Amino acid sequence: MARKLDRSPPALRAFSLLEVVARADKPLTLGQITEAARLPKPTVHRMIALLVSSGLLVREPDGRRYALGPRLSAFGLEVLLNSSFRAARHLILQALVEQIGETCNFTMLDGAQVVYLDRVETPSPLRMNLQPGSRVPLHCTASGKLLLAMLPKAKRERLTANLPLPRHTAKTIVDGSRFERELQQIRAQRYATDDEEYFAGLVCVAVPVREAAGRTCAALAVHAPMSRMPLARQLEYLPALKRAAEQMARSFID
Amino acid sequence: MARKLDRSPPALRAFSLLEVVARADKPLTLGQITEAARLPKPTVHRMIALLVSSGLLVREPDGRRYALGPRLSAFGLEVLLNSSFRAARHLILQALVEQIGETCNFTMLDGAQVVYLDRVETPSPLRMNLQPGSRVPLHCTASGKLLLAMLPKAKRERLTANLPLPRHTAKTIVDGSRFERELQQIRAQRYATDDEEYFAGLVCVAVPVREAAGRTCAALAVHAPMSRMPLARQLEYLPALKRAAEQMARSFID
DNA sequence: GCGGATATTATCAAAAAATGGAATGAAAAG
DNA sequence: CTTTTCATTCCATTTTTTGATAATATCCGC
Repeated sequence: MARKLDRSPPALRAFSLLEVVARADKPLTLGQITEAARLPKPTVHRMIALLVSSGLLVREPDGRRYALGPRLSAFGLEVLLNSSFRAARHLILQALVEQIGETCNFTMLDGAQVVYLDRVETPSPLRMNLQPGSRVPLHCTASGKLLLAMLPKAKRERLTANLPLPRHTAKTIVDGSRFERELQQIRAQRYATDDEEYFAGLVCVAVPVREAAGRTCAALAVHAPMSRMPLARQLEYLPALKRAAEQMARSFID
Repeated sequence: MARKLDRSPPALRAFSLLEVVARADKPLTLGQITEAARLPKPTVHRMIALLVSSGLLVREPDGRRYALGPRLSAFGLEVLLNSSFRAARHLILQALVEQIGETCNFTMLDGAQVVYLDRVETPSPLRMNLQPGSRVPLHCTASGKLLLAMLPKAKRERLTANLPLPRHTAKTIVDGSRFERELQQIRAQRYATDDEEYFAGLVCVAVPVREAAGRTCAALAVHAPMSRMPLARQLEYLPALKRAAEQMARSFID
């Protein structure tokens, strides 16, 4: 087996290790990292120890695996919130808002919450005020339910197992099995709605943004006071939303 | 102005530079990065060039500013898509705190100390303030004694052999043989308590988190001011703690 | 407990990279 | 055209890193 050594400066090597761990969908053992990074064992061991000591990685409690650390999570979010990436996506959002006339949001899963990466607000003075970076619950928002529904089964179950379903409005889904059915339906129809489940009078539709591999990595959502645009009217914009979502997906690749 | 130089290995320095650029909401000039990173100018220049050549950063068209590169965008995405383990455990803690009403901690052994992996605090304003990542002694905490007690004999004896037992309160166990008996009892009863042994007025109960093979790899602990919840009342929650510990254990398997 | 994997620590001399003060260059500002 | 500011290059020195090898330790299933 041709063991081609990665010959790059340590700074880059270290980053490659982080990428290896980030790409994996479970925590990795040292051996696995060594193999993926094509570096000698002692070297990787030394580097991993360094990364752990600086909070970028953490050892799993099982003592043999390594996962992303809190410092990396914070970093990842900052990267995605960073304006240089926002630029392209912001334009897509703007065009969408222009067409629909209501506030549109670009969101991702962050832990067990939805985080707003970007948004463009309706010109109308009556509107929700949420800044990029703010978080909302999973169980009573269109984005949240959508992102949860589209997750691979293992991850999804890990999250739903202990997800509290606190009531926010009369229409919030607070029953576990009802929630499961809702997710199932969302998975089937490829979009999610929020029918006044978070704020009374506020309705919302979300569609998935799927990256190359087909994984849903983010969501695009429109929301509006139902007095101005009831759910039925919002659903008419599904094709427009989906088109914008595809453009978004492309913006991840470039 | 004391120009404190950042003296860390290059791998970490490089990452700090990325953090600096990610935190900024506009592209930064080399001078700005230099200042924020507290590093000499040529050093930063060289490193930035390296990061640019590897696609982590890009030069803005204006030629003087640097922004996040596409490789970082992809990385940030992976990081956020990866957070489900941490999130799932956090949810378990949250549910537990909701039930008990007092701060709960998820801890493991790190060398001869206990390290906090995660915690959810009581809503009550009177509470200990400890961040995830902080460390506490083994001999006077419920988690510490528990993790020690459940260790395989060989390892345990190696640790206890040279473990100092400094006094923290009147109730701290400072006698070696008394400590041995305590560990023995903990092993028998499968949980540990801290009855004001670390901080006067603070009591604590810990149960083991055991992975598939039955090995104890982490601990789940509740703590509270004894004025609000004396040990006896905390012990009533043992079943709840054990249930949560089992869920934690399940988060290791897949 | 036993044996085969895996992980950690140690060694160490060669090789590579980082270092940072100073000098130089380039570009914007006045 | 001069000044100022910032970016880039130079380079001799110092510091890390490197990675083959190997000894230990630890873990796993049996």
